[in-house]
Amino acid sequence: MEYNHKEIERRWQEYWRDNEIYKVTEDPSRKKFYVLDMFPYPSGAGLHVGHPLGYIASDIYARYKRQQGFNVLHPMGYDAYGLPAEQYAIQTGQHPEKTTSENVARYRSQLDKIGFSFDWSREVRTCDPEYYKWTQWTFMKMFGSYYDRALDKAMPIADLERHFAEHGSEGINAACGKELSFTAEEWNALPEKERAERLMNYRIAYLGESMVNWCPGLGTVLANDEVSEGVSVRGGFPVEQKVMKQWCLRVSAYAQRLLDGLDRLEWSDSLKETQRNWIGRSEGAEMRFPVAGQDFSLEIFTTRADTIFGVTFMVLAPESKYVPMLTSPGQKEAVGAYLEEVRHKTERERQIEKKVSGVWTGSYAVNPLTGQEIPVWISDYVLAGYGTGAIMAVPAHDSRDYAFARHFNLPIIPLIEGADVSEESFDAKEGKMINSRGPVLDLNGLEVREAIARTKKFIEEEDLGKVKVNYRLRDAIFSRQRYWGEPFPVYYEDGTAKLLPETSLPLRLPPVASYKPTPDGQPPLGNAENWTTPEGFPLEVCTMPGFAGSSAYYLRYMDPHNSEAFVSREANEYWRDVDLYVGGAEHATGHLIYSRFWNKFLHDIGAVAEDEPFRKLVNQGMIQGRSSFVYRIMNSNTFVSHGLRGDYDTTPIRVDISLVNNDVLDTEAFRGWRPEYADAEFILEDGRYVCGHAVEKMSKSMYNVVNPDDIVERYGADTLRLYEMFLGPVEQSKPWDTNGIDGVNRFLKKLWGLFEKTDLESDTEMSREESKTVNKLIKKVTSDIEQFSFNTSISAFMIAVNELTSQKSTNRRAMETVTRLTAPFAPHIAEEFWHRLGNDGSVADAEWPAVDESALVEDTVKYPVSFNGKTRFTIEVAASADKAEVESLALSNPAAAKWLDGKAPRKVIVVPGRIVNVVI
RNA sequence: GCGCGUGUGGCGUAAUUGGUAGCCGCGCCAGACUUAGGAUCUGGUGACGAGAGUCGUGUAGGUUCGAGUCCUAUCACGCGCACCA
Repeated sequence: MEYNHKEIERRWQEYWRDNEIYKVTEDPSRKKFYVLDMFPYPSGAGLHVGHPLGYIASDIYARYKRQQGFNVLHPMGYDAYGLPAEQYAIQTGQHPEKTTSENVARYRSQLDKIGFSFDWSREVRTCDPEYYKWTQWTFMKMFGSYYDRALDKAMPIADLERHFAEHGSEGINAACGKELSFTAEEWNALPEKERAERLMNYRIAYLGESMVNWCPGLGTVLANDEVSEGVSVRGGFPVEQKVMKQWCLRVSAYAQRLLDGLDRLEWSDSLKETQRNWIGRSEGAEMRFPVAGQDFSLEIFTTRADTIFGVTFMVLAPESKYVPMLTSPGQKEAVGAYLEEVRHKTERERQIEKKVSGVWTGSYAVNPLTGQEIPVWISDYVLAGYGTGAIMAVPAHDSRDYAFARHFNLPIIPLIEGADVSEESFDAKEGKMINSRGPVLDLNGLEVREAIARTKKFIEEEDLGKVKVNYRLRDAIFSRQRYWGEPFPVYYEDGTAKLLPETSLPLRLPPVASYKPTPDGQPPLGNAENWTTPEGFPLEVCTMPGFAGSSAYYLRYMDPHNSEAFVSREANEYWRDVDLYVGGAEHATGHLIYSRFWNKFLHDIGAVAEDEPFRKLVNQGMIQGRSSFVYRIMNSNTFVSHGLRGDYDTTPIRVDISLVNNDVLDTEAFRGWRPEYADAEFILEDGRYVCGHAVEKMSKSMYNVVNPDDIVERYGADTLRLYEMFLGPVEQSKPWDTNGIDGVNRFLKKLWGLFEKTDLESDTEMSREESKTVNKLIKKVTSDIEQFSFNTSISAFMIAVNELTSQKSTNRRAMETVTRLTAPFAPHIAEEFWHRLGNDGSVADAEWPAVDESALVEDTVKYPVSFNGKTRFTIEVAASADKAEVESLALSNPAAAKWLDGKAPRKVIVVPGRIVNVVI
């Protein structure tokens, strides 16, 4: 009988569904293993072959772990809030919920065809009220917490309030927007509204005024990772800078823990490095420069405390709070004009221009080490959001300061021996200090490193400032002026934000007449009727961003139907964390940071057991498209084959890849593709029309999208699964190329043929040869799966099947073992074999075979014999032979004489089981 | 600019982790069965050479009995961050 993938796959997919084969329950008597995929956003375009790559890899691993006896949690769900469904709603008036559930249904049917072992009873959707109830709940907990730096964890805000009432701000070490200082008496005398405002300064979810990426095209603010080169990642609309009152999450409070946690994770070095980069820890000093003629100081942050003797001016960010304090009456007009100019520039324009600009404030600061007066300038190359928004400029040793100094003719003092600063600054942190002797501190002759340490110590001792660590990581903006997202459980009373009672959760997303902003510029929820509390207080009209629902979905899978808690203590203590997480590296600075933050917060408040959510992470590569081209001869309707196109003047034209097989064009189908090609003529090579190709992003407009459904239809899910893995290492990006799929399909047919020859009636021992083949396979496949190297394990299968075929094997036991090994990779065909072999239950529960090492022991060992490193011949030696015997057999071999050339060897190296090398 | 990563046949890749470079697959060549092949099976396939053999893992050095693997320099490509003081 032929291998009929359609019938086999339909039969076993039904069997798995009807018998709930992949449903899992908590079972404390068994060890757990949690395998997770990044859940998809169900877009209207459906799945293309790139999406399942990671899912197939994780499915293989999940099935393997299950066969090893682990209780495996392997769920799937949908990241259902997203801009495309909302844009579609704005255009058509169709509720995004409807669009989303249609897309979900399509995704589900596509996924089902590939034969994944997902437990669909645990499916979550972020837009489901039973799910987003807990997103809102977490927000409430964040609103009700502050970050205690001394305890290094989130604590209830009520503790802080109590402290304020008893001791004022004295002794508080909490993460906050700005440092506040007040006494208990002052606090107790404050009106409630004022107290609420001060508490807001400490909450982990807080309402803050911040500079945001405002996208007028989308009518919402965007996170930094949603903006690229000044335009929105989705839609490509221009983005501008704007100050707005927004909900924010105090992610920055967790910067150090997010950094430290990386060391304990099995993630790729490059991904960890990307996160370290994003967190951007830098150690330096915060120093005070007294302002000449005033009674306050300018605070600056620097990592180069050693360069203090080279400070020739100071620079403030245009948005700095110091600007109004330092602008002299004479410079007021100039400063005002500059600020106006900067305000109208978007971040993009500032970046593109890269033009040096700035203005003098009219004030001077005093260098605390030299007493020298130095001018204070304003320039947009200093960022308000980093450090203190003010710097000490050392043009000799900082390229930005250098450019500024050159432009405005400010002095440049070199501080490092041998540094030539006539053309450019010397930024490297190496060399011996010069010109660095003052009345109270002498750095001359020290190495830069020593000088930094020396200065820091001096600053602390003399109380000129303090040693400080700064992070690049900013707080996450948590408001979106959109409809399709989680509503905030927040209302406003007299302009003060307050939480709804927990019992009102979930706060459901209301219907709206229009998905566009209201005429007066309010977000779409402003269109909702009765969007108030029962008492009539207005509810928040912003919604939460996409990452709100995706930050903790892995926890909900543990206990998806619990209406009392996000996840029960029992379920959480059993499943704990994700053992293997598979997904794209593009989430490195978004989802993977937010999730870790979110989890750490939940850990702090005692809601989850583990501090880090994803123990091991594998980033699958991207599958690119492989576009095909035909070559039309200029001014004709004649197309020339790829290899012959050099003889003509041609234009390449993209052709739909469904008309192309192994780079050969189906010319008839091409004529029928477009009316203008109906009478196309072809110049063939070797009787065929060969297309050219290029690797590009997989997209509709390039006619290179491959739908997995088509592959499944033609070759079957098992072939698709094997082929996606066979393409190369999972982590690597590669173009989709169907040219090799026949080889993989051929392997399955051979496997099928091998099974058909198997003698199902007998139960004899395997021959020595069969046993060797089978055990070699077990060993190789087991170690490959552990290392996530699936392409090599598929090669091993091909070798084994070829060997068994040439051994004319009909042995039932051999086939039975091969079936167990095949199950994670090609579950449908394995299930078919499993049942034909007479087993009950699913092959998914078939025990993973162990290696019989004795089958792999060889009687003899072949040694390549090398002379001075070049292999000359091979000897076969009894496996029991020791080094000396191997050596003497090698040297006494007749072939050795030729290479020894009458000389005695200087040295002979024998590596047992490997090689003999004779040094002459 | 800074950081990370990758360079192996015509192509995708592999190499027991320092021990016979090129496994497996595609493609190609030859053959078998065929009226036919976008089917199946068998054999061959890094380059040069008639051959013995020589060369060969981006390039140039180094360490080693032995290097695709380790070290140094350099080039190319890819990714990430980017006025972060």
